[in-house]
Amino acid sequence: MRRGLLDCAARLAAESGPGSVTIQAVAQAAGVTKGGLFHHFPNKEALLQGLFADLLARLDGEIDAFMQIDPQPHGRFTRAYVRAVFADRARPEGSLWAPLSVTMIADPSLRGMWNEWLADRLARHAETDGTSILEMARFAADGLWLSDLLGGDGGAKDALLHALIDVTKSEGEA
Amino acid sequence: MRRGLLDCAARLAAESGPGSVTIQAVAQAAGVTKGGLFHHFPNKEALLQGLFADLLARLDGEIDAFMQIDPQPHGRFTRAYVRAVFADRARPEGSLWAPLSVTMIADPSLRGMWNEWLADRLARHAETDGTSILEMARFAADGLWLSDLLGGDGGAKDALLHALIDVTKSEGEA
DNA sequence: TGACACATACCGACCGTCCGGTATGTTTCA
DNA sequence: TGAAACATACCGGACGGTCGGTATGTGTCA
Repeated sequence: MRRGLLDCAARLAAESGPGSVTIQAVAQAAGVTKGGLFHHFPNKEALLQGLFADLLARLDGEIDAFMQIDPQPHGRFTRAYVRAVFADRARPEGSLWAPLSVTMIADPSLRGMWNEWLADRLARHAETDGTSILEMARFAADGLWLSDLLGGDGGAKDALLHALIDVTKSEGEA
Repeated sequence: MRRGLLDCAARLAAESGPGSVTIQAVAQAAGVTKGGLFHHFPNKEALLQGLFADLLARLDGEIDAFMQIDPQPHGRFTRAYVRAVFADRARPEGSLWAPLSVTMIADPSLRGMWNEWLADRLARHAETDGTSILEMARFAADGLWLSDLLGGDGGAKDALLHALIDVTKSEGEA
């Protein structure tokens, strides 16, 4: 049931925008009443945190998968991060992140989850991904993601992807 | 009066977050009642659009100023864009964009204004700022800006700024 | 010059809606 | 029979927006 509620909330966010993720709507979509929902989540924040935790876990796994098939140590995490962003935007059903992210940006507790996740991974890969160049590449991926979120041109970004991956492979400076 | 309302709305957003920009709060801050506010703005969207248009004009001017003191044609707009982002985040009173942007990301009409502004400037500087490398640099600036918005580490980013400016000066590929 | 018509700027009360949350039943099942 | 898993009914509050009304000009014309 808990799973069902989270799935319905995710579907709702994806289909009707972040504003439509209300307690009532989620409950109804899951075939439950509000009372039922509040039995599983103490409040709305907990539900959003559950949603976001799912998404973070997914991203975590995806990045790990990309890292495992990458032979070069230097910039391994950054490359995986960039590839995950591009993989997400290429999804035919639309980005999984888009709707929730709008909520995330506005909600301090979700922002905290994101910052913790990122800080943790950066600490784990400080040896291989600590340079400014790599930071730039990750920021560029974030920027692209933001552009998609804002409805930017949406043109082909193959050249950008290659430029980013290229940049992560030069071990030039500290 | 119209100006006063916009200024109060901006101040309110900067001081108490984007969620605090309600019709009543803005009216009260400006020493006016809701009825008075609605005399100057037909609805809330118009007020937000007015706010955002101000901000875009400001950014426009700042970028033009940066461009005028830049001797090298190639990547001139991108460098100015990057510098404007860094200048904004260095502001002691906090970023002008931060609070409004959260609203912008959620509001389709404001997103449209941003997209139009960007598309226009990109078209005007297609000759000098059309390469993938420069696009990457701009995206990286956006990513940094987003990171600030999310409350990222906030460490010194001097190295990143230099790396970005450096990258815009290499006229390597198309 | 003074009276009338009219527009602008603003007030303040009110409405409908929606949302998160609570308090209290009712069913189901071990 | 008793606790978990729900349903039902309701509350309080905020928010965007509307509406009738008022005070203060401002132009017009006799």
